[in-house]
Amino acid sequence: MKEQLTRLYQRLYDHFGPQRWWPGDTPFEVMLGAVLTQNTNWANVEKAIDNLKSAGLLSYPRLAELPSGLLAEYIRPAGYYNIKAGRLQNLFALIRDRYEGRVEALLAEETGVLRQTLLSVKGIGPETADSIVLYAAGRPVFVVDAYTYRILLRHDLICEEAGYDEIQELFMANLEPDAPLYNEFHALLVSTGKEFCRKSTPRCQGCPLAGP
DNA sequence: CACCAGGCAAGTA
DNA sequence: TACTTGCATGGT
Repeated sequence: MKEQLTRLYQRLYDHFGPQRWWPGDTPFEVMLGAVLTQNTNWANVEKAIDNLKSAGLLSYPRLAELPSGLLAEYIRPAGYYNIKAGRLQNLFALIRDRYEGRVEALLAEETGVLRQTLLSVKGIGPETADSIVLYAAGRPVFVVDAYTYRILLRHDLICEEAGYDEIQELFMANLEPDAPLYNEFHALLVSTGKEFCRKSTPRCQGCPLAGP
């Protein structure tokens, strides 16, 4: 399995080249994007983030001071805006109540603690938590998403019933703990998914993974 | 028009 | 425990 994952990575990298993720300038912006992109096209998330950026609200605690109704209006293009406004405020409350309002203090926690702490926030599940741990804190934790599942399934590397933790373990048990590698690998899987492995695409037509 | 997008939590039985 | 449903905009 180690060989297959390594070969998979090589093929994707050769085809797509470096991805330079996460698309965001600061750890705070990464955390924001991680919540906003839940089941949502990234183009819509960008509109939401641009709204906040234009209003000069793309920082903590500026954003945390916004009433939830107003926050919801700014992030409206990202969809589920009422739900997501609440989820963001849950995250802001964690930073305020347990980290003296310092984002860096939260991100400085030991990796396992950081992940569990994020998971304790209502509205942050495994993918959102791991995205923050990897892309905002730079720790070697593999991010699993719908594309990862679909691609691995279609190439018979996992079974249909495979869950998040199981898939994550597949990568982490077979690859060295390497944040830049995990960063690039996940980003490449998303690029591959967008182009070749959408839900409605029954087979990966023209997929760079095809062949021996 | 239908379908989908870088999930998650709450409700039901 | 194991399904199902709600949340919502914007692009194809």
